[in-house]
Amino acid sequence: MSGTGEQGRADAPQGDAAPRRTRSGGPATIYDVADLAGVNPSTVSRALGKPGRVSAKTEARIRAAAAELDFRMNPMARALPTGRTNTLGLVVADITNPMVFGVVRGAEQAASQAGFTLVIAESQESGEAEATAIERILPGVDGIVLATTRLASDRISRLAAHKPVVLINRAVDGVPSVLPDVDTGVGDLVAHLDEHGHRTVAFLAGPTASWMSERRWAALLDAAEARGIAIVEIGPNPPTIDGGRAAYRRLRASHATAAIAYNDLMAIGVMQEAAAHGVDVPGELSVAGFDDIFGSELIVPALTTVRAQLVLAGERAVGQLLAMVGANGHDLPDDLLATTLVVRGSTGPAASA
Amino acid sequence: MSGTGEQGRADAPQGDAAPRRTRSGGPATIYDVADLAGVNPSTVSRALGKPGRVSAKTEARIRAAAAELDFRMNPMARALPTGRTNTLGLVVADITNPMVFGVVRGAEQAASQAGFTLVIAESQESGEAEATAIERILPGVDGIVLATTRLASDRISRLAAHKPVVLINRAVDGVPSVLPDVDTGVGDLVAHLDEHGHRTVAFLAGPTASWMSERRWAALLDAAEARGIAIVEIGPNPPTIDGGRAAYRRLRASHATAAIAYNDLMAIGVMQEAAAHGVDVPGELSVAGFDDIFGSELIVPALTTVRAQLVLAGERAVGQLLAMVGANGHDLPDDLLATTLVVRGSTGPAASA
DNA sequence: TTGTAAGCGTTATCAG
DNA sequence: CTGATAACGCTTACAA
Repeated sequence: MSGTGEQGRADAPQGDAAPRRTRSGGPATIYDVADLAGVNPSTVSRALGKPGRVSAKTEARIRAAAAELDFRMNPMARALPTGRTNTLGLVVADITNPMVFGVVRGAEQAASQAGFTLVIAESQESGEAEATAIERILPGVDGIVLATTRLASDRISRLAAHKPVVLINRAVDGVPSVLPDVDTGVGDLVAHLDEHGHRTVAFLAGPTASWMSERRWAALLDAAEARGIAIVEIGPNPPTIDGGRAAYRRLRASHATAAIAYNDLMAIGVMQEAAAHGVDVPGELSVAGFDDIFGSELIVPALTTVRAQLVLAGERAVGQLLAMVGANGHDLPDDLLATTLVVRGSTGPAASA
Repeated sequence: MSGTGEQGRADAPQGDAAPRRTRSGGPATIYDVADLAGVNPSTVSRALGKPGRVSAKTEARIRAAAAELDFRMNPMARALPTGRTNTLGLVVADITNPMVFGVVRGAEQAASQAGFTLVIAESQESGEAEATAIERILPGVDGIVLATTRLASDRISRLAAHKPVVLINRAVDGVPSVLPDVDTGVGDLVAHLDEHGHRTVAFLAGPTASWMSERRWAALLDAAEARGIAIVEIGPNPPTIDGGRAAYRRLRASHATAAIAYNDLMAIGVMQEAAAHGVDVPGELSVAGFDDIFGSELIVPALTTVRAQLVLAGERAVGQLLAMVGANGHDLPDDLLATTLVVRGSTGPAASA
């Protein structure tokens, strides 16, 4: 006999069809199946692993036995010899940020479709917490998707040297990533504002550690300069509704006629604060955001925003990862994800100064 | 030498401080640590497992060696002899439903705080897909939280006979669950409507398989009857914005002056459709929902709703689970989660018929 | 095609 | 307090 393994709560009646005659009372193993089928355990392993490695007759017998015993392979036991866990990790900064929903859904779908399990960890917008979370899930996964990382580039590189890593909305040398075509959306947005007579706009930046905030700002700067529009950066700010509200005063002080927030959450905060101050949007102030999250078209006026393909991003990221761990055959497009300007009610003609 | 284990991508320079002198080039094992510390592997296991099972001196030596080798315990290897994976599963119907965000966050926090990993699976509102998802993650977890299950009670019972299971928003005999105090919130809501002169209200039900929809309807029926208010149930409907929109026509046909939707998403759908038909809310129709999701106070008019404590629900559910797998000492309160009526702009005086 | 046996990294029993 | 050693359930050369 061995050590522990007291997982056999074989009290409750089995209910359906699971006659259970396993050695230890616990879940059936390939040994039990092998006994029942009259073959060697290794044959069971082969039959249930890759098809065709065993004769049709025996395979049928084995499958029947497995079904009768309600056998399911123990993933931990399988992971030990192979080193592959069939599990992927997804790390996000804030799981209640609607922006991540799409990513999570896309990732979960792609993963489960490939027979992989997805473990998710939240970093609460803190680099340290993120490092800890990664540390914790790392040994149990075959690869990791970092969706909104606040980690320094060198830490990411170091991580990527050990395990397959795919980044979303973040570029680090030598590490594969899924990125949106920021320039197009931003170009359209700035053109839209320009056409409506805005000559001075403000960008409400996100957190310092947000690569994407940098990137959006850079694109904005290019586009604004090209059109001779004055632009200022206000921030950094927390990428939340409250972050947007808190930045409102500085925004107004800048006398910008249009505000572009790092994300929709912040844009919503700005709009709420404007409403609280009796400032009409878009009459006295135009507001735009990024991502097009759930809620952006609910608010009044509905938010003009640069839509990102979040579900696709999640899908592609795990697709990449699966390819890196050698788990699929798909060809992965590596082009940037298209970005679209969605014009709604929160932007309009510049207030006459 | 053994079979596979080609996880050693020992090319990229180690970066920081990880002098790596492991046997196989791969991650360090307790054997490597034992070698370096000059002790037996079993001693390393003891030292790193529970404290105090080994002399202070050797423990220090072992910890130093472990640190130098950048050793982290392989959870798979550990799970094999113990049968415990230190992983919990969370199954949700629809991960993009804002209602689940809170649950996921609460669950993730409670889990990671206890050193557990959370794997999440989505069932896409389908009982079969849910069964498959559970099947897939089951062998790798110590217990499961079913957050918005569409499974039949007997399947849940059968599941619970094998692994610890905790339900959220669903009661099944013999299976622990985290439930809200529906009656209080519903009572307040109906009183609120009554005070505003509503004599006939409609309930827009959720999916057939939703226990919570049943439960809310039952509470509504009680409260309405007690006040002599006429009430009708319309449905079943998909628990989404579109589900709410689709139910709009039948709602109006009922001539109810107030609509109570199974959840906020549906309520939002109703409001959107009302707006599309030029029907004023709450002037011509009062609308209320359940949960108080993100977005409910963004929409105009803001939604009156019965708020649920979703984060707390997630926390309690994994708290329960941890207790069941013997992983903590907390005392778990098992009272119902308080529910609060949040009155906002979407409800008002009944339209004079 | 199938059986044999070694090994994956850790824990736990049993001596010493 | 610590060292051997046998599991845990599965995969995979290697033989037969």
